[in-house]
Formats: sequence, structure tokens, C-alpha cells
Amino acid sequence: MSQVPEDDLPEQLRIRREKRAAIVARGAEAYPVAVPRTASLAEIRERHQGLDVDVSTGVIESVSGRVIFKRDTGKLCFATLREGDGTELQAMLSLDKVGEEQLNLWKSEIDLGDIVSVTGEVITSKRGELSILAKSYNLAAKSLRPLPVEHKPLSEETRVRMRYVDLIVRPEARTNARLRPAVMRQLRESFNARQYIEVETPMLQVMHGGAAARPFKTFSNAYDMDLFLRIAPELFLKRCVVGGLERVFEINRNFRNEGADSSHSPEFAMIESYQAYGDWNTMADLTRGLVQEAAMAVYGTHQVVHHDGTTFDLGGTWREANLYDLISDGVGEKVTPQTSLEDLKKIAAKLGMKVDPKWITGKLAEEIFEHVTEGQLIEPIFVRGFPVDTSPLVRGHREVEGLVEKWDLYVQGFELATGYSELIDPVIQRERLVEQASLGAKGDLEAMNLDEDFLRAMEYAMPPMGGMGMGVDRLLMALTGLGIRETILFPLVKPEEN
RNA sequence: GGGUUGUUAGCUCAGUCGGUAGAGCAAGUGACUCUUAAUCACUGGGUCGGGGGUUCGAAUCCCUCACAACCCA
Repeated sequence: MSQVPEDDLPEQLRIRREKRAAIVARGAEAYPVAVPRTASLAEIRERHQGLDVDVSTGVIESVSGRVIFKRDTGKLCFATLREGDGTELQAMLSLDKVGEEQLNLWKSEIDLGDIVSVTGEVITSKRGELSILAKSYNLAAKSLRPLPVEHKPLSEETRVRMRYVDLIVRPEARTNARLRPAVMRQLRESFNARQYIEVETPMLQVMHGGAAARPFKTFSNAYDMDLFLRIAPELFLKRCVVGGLERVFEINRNFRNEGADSSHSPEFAMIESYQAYGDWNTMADLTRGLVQEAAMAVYGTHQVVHHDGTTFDLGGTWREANLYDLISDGVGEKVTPQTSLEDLKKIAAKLGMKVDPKWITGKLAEEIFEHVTEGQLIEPIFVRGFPVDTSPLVRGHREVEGLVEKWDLYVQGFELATGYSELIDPVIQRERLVEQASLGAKGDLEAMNLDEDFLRAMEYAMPPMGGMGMGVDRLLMALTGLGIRETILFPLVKPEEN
């Protein structure tokens, strides 16, 4: 932030700076180290419920909060204080309780947005409003900037750029900020109840892997080498299972150097978990359990109510469908894993799709799937059986040639989670990764690397297992109906020009 | 990457055909001992996102850059 000369400041900022200076000049503190506080506003409300009109309780308390409304009348002033979770309490300052000097200072020095401490008796006003009738007050922190209008919504951009202000003025912002940790807490409890162990694996990786995505690259001065921000923790979690951590999960950030839109953020929180002796079906049950338990924890029901008021049913067992059946239905002709690349290209052309010549057969099939189901798949559905050539870490389907045991969970039209029966044969795994490396050499920027240490770990024998991954931000989206940038407190925004 | 729309007071937004910049809230001064988005009176506040062009004259038309939202890939 550049330094603006004092007299170039907008009027309202200049006036507040002058008030701060005046407070300091008369020997008071604009930013004291502590202020009196005996109870939160919520505690005062809790302890003094159901009082009649115009009651004096005789109870003296000190409370603090941000001034969000201020109504100065001649000898009796009112202010509404708000604390972090949105709880509000009225403060009253009267001439006969605080004296003329303090009342005048309150009127002249305290502005909307300031944080104050008020000490006095808990009463109800003649209109019945629970209030603190001040004996004294202290400024806790002077706000040098005016609050935005309380009754008009902030523009979307300002909400994201100044989330701290958004949190002060918008109830939904406060709710959303608290919803996320509540979901995280439940996720960990759900895993814990199933005897899963939480581990933390590297975010700075020598070699990125575990997903098809372009990474962020960085450099370590100490090690004098390139490093990557991880795109997935998969290969490290599987190493854990080799070592006997039979049920593991990790909830942490992944980074993908790709486009950002209403459901993609360059950094996003991801749950991944692996269960020895499980398979894709085990992981589907686990995933449904995690989602439903999260819904129950935050809403007390599986019928979640979105921010726009619509309800969405996450309950029951969810529909399942085969990927190639959905493709066949969507394009109106039979498509199988054996359908050739050429035939798929004809279908894509008929659909008016733009085809990247680098796409391999399975990739094109998946693109056609996304094209024909665009905007559908609203109710939760497990889409099962993906092509082998795009899923190098997944075990071959036990019944259908050319497929792997992988499902994608779709909710509200977007992909919420994915689950596998994991490939555990190190010889086949090496073949698949060699194939990926050759795709990479041909210019596929999303292709996976040959991770020799991962293959060595597999050669020590990895037990049969299932694995799953779910985006935490997307889980929040499914629970709230919000866009991804509303589920993240501080999504990336380009700096404003000065 | 392509297209569309937007950027005006602290905030949210108007601004007609190109002719001296508007509102509500917020702010300043004064009045008011029961207000609840208090009320009443008066007052101040603008590089109209940045740069360039057309014109006697540009918030408005054109070009360009930045940022944002939405749609498409």
C-alpha cells in the first residue's frame, strides 16, 4: 500500500485520523493494551433472557464490541455493539451517569466501526431492548476507515478483496466462515470413528505425481534444486500403507497450475484416504458416510438448505451408473471401452465438440461424457468404470476389459469425489507409468512422472486397498450451494492497481 | 485463450441525444434523556479505473491497458 499524503486523503479518512490524533493529544489511548471486559455480548444475552420492559438488574458488567449503529440524541445516546459471531447488544450513555465531558467525547470521538468497551448496569430500555447503561466507556481500537453501508450488500469483488470487512457486515460471511471448520471437525471425527489415522505428507515435492495436472514449480536455495508444490498426496499416502498404516487420511492443500472458475481454485483443500483390504465399493460407502455425517453435523439433517433457500437431498443410498452407459445414452449409440479413437472423434464432431489432437482414446471418451452430461447429474450419483489409459494408478476392472475400478461422484453437476480399487501390482504400475512418461515426452503437460521411489515402495508389497479423494471446498459447495470463492476465506485475487 | 458486461463520492448505485456531476446511507455543524437503518435543519465531499484519440466540448463515442463478473474453449 503506497503512502498517500495526509491532505490528499478522502475527507472521511482524514477526519478519522484527526480524531485519533486528538485522542492521543489529550493523553488518552486510541489503541490501549487492554480494556475492561467481564463478559461477552452472547453471555450477557444468555444470562438476561426474558426481562420485562424498563428493568434495572443491578448487575454491573464490562462488555466490548464494534460500534455498528450510533444514535446520539441530546442527553441519552444509543449504540449497537456487535461481536465476532454477530451477536449484538445495545449500549446506552446518559448524561446523569457518565457526565457531560464523557458524553461529549463519546459523541465527538466515537465513530461507526470503532471497537469500544462499555462498563455499566445491565438493564432493559423503556422499549424493552436489553442494554448496558454505561457508567464509563473506553475506546478499545479506533477505526480509521468508515464501515460500508450496513443495509446494502457489498459488491462481490469487495467481499473477496476485503473479507475482513465482509465478515464484519455480512451475516452469511460469518456463517460460512464458521461452517467450514465445523465440517472439518466432523470429517476428522468420521475418519477417527472408522479407525483411520491422519498423516501429513510433503507439499513441497521433488517430483509431483498422483494426479493428472500441471504443477506450480519453485526452487530450493538450500538444496539447489527445483521443487514442485504437490498436485496430490496419493503416492505418499500409498507409501504409508506399504509401511503398515493400514487406514490413513490426509486433509490438506493441493496446488494445480490451471484455470480458475466457479468450481476450480489454484489452491484447494483435499481429503485423500486409503484403506487396506478395501476396494472401490468400500470407498464409495466411506465417501457417502463422510458427506452425510458432515451434513448431519452442520444442519442436523441430510436435507441441506442452500443459501438461496432451495433444499437438496443428500440422504439415502445414491444412484450408480456405468460411465459407458451414460455416454451411450447421451450420444444415442453404443459406446464401449473398445470404441476406437476414430469413431469417438466422429461422435465428438457430430456433437460439435472441439477435439484436442493430443487426446488419447480414454481422454476423449471422458470429454464426451462431460459434454453430454453437462448440467445434469444433479442428484448424487457414482459414475463407475473409467478407461484404463487415463487412470494409471487404478486396478483393472475385475469383469470388464479396458476399464478400471474407478468411480467419480457427481453432485449438483460437478465432480465431488473420486474412488478407486488401487493398482498394487508393481510390474503393471511400472508399465503404466512408463507409458505416462512417454506421453509426457510427447508434450502432454498433465502426464505423470516415473517415480522410482514410489515403485520401489510398491515392490515391497502393498496390500489390496481402496482409495478416495474429495475436494473440501467442493464439499462445502455441495452443502451450501455457494461458489468455490465463497467457501474460501481468502481466494486468490489479482492486486488492485494503485 | 475467445466473447459479453462492468469499473462514477467512504459504501451501494443513477446519470436521457456528447453540453458545468446526482441520490440514499456514511461524514461535518447545530437541536433533541428511550433510540432501533432514530428524527429535524444546514454544510462539505469527485483525476467519472489508467493512458491515448475524435470533437468547439467526452462520465457518455473510438482505441488501448488493468481489474472484475458471466458465458464459451
